[in-house]
Amino acid sequence: EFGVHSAMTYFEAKRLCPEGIFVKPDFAYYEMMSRSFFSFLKRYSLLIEEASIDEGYVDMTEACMRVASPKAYFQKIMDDLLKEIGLKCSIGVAPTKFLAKMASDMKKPLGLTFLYRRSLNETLYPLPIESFFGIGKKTSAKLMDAGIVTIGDLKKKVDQDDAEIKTLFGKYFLIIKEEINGYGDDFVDPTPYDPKSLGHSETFPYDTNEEYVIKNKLRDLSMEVAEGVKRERKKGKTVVLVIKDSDFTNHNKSVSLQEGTDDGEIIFETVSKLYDSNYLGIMLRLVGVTLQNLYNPSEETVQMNIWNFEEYEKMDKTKLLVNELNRKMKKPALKIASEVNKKNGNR
DNA sequence: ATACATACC
DNA sequence: CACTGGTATGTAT
Repeated sequence: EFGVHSAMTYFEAKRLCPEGIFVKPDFAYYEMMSRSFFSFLKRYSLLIEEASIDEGYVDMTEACMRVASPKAYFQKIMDDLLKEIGLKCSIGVAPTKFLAKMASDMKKPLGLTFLYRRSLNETLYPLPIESFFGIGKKTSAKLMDAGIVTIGDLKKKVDQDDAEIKTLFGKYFLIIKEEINGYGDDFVDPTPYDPKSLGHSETFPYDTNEEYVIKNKLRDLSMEVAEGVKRERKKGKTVVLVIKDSDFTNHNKSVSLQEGTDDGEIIFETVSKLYDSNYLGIMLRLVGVTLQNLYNPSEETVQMNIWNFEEYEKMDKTKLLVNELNRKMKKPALKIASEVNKKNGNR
């Protein structure tokens, strides 16, 4: 009625509909509902991959073999989720995660879509290129310039190993070639979320170059980042100062520490120096602090010295061998099998 | 190691 | 001209 839609900022929506009721976001509530949602899914399969706060991939191979009508079964799951938890969802069923994601986006909300390899000509290939999961605004604009309008157009080019398309996609090319033909990644990875970076940023109410305003914000953000990594029981080696200037241009300055940290003071002092030496006096719209290269301190490889020699003698021989190899390779290339349990962790 | 671009929710 | 905040990953240097 007023032209307000999803993904619109508060300010735009307020301008279009000043009398609207505006509700503050409540991330803790979303996380609570997210946990309910994933617990609900566990009834149907234990093989679940949390793709985001409100999306997941579930391997339903077994469940489907048990039931007479998979369609009715999935419909009941959707109905039950609404009845019991009060959440509306859409379900896509397909032989790969990519096709399932594409299927789930075809009808929503409360849509149930099955996608079959044999019918991709009629279902997937007519869709506009920008609906391809993984191809965003920038890439679809480039593809449109090359005359590629639909997913089917892209399939044709990709199957011909078109040189232009190959360079555009880089190392994604082969993945896209598989996905677009209905093959590729069909393994649901249930390992828990394991962040590799963690940060916070905030837009100022007005652009500012006042040092005390900016430093105060950097201090607060640094403390929040420190809290976050401590909650994850991690440390991080690289501190990043994120800024957006008054032209909406983003800049990053980062520095890697000798030792990983989870200490707010150290993070603040580090971004503070980065700010002093790069942006002093410049009008800023946003500042942010991010900690990258997160790792579990317990898995830190130890450089042997005379002080830990005695402990070293007592340690498990296999662990020592792994640690030694990793130290020599300057990165944790190997792990004890029992410690390999976190998604995307160093393997 | 650093800087930046792109994509997603 | 322009949406924000958070994270992942690829490319270039």
